[in-house]
Amino acid sequence: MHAYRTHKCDELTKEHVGQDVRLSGWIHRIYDLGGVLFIILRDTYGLTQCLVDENSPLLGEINKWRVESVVTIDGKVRARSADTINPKMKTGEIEVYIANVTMQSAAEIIPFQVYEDDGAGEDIRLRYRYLDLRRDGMHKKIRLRNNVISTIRDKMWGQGFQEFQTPILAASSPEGARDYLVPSRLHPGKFYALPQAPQQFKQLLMMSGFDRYFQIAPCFRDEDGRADRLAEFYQLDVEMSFVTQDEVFNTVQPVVKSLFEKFSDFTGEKREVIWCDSIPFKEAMLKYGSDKPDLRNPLEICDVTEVFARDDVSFNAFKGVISKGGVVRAIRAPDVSTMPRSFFDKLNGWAQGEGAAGLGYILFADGEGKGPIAKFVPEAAQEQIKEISGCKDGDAIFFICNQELPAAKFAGAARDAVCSAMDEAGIKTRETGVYKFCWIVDFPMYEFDEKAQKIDFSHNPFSMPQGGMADLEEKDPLDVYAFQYDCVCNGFELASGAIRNHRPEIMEKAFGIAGYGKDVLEDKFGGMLNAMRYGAPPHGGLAFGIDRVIMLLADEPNLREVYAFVMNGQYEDQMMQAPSQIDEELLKDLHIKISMPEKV
RNA sequence: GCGGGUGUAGCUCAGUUGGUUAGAGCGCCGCCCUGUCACGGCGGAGGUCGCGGGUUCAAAUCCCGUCUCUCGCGCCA
Repeated sequence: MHAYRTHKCDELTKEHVGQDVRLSGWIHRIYDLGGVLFIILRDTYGLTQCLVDENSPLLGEINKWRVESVVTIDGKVRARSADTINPKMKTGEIEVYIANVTMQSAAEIIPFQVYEDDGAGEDIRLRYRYLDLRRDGMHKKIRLRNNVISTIRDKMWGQGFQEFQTPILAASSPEGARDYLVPSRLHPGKFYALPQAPQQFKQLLMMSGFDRYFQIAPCFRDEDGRADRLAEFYQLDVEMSFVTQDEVFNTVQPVVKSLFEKFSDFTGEKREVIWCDSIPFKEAMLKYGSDKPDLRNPLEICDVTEVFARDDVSFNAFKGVISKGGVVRAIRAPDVSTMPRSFFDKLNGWAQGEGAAGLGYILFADGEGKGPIAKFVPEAAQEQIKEISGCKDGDAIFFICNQELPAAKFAGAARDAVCSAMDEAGIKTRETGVYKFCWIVDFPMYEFDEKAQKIDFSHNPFSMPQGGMADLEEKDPLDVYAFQYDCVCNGFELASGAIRNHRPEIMEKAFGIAGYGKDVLEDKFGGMLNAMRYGAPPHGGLAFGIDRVIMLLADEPNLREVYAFVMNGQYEDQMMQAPSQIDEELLKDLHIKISMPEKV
């Protein structure tokens, strides 16, 4: 007989009745009824009920065992009597009468329960992650992750891509997020950087003549955390040669769509996968107030600046902002005019909590406009608002006034808040049970950096400007678009990518416009720039945040739920103690001295 | 760096206008129990009320400071 098991904990059925079997696993639950004692034994496959009764000399020993101990049980499979069959268990028709037991590893008292989700806080779950991971829900999510990654590999190879590996000890890049640095012992005073993404390496692979690259790539960024951000995370990194933007979409979209369709019933509810039309960045910012709109929310934003600029409108709070170049954005909320005053007060309170003066609105009911600011907007102007926004009797419209970018962003947040408020008030507004995808396209190449008072890249500096060199030379830089795109799903940015700039002279020009001289370009990106000078194919690609994909499929609110081992929001690992202080000797080897910040 | 929330038993939480012995469920320990599968019954142990200071006859409760975790802003090409 095998040393540990003849069967797994989900295998035994009526067909095995009478057989001598050996099972190993964790003690899931113990029911001690005095003269009879049940042990529910668990492995990753399932549960099996084992028992002893007072005829067994083992009863006195087993009743001292604690849950989560690992044991090996020998016994005979018995059919359960009709009245003791448990239809909720796969093995519920049988039980194992224990003949012999071996305690493999006794468990101390556990800090939280494994058999149920007892609501233990995240900090303690992470500190005892190996216990947390034993729970059924976590087991399922980690297996989902593994299955998603396996499926991605299958589908990408199926599309003619090959999987590459790129350096982890890489060079620091001046753009983007802060780098995690690794000191070099052999080169005192010098550092490697962990890659924020294998961006340059994958482009270099294209220049090396490999046509289709992908990688499940670890990425590292030293910025503050969020529910959907981690210090280290994984991307499905993709790059292709001799392709247009549409070809990238047409190649990747079926992979992602079928991936989601394959796993979209993970939560038990089958979700629809809908790929919506692409949205230009500018339109997304106007209509949704975000470059990652949640298209399940049907509310749209419109611009009503011209209405509040009219001479017959006397709402001075907005007029003052408009005169300084500001805009007024509006969100139509259908069929809310019968909502109680508290509905609007709550949204107003939300806006104030966000740092705004409030959230002005007009109600259209009984053929007239009502609400606090309606009296400043005469009927003709109200008609114009209706025309622009599509408002009709019974609707309300909310207003946001500010300079263009903050107005767009705040309108986006308000669009979400209004939608949630309507859902809470019982007016079902946000769609559920669906993954709504779209591509956001036509990102601007540059933006005006208010802080530095200069023009800078708005996204990826390696993107190809849509008009090539001609656009860079002739157009206002702020009017130049890039072949740059994001893939958005349910309000999350799942992927970002671009057709790259493979022409060194265009690259020089592009960086020049952003104020970076040739010397800076050579210094920071000399390796790749040189590669471009020896024959670079037109190429492009993108990178999907795999963790976010899994988070959406698992319907979890944060990324930590879909990683086996993960750091907390402060990017600390309380289980393994990272980061930690390092021995003086080790630092000496690296020629590093710690200079702590002064505490005030 | 900033803002919101949070912190009471091993875990999840309750705790009134400040009031004398800080509670509950689960878990743990002991005893009882032959059909449980959220077993049941009786009994018990377990607390620096995050930490420090202050107000008060009296503080889990009020005030000040500080720390933790968490959500968001900044940041994340």
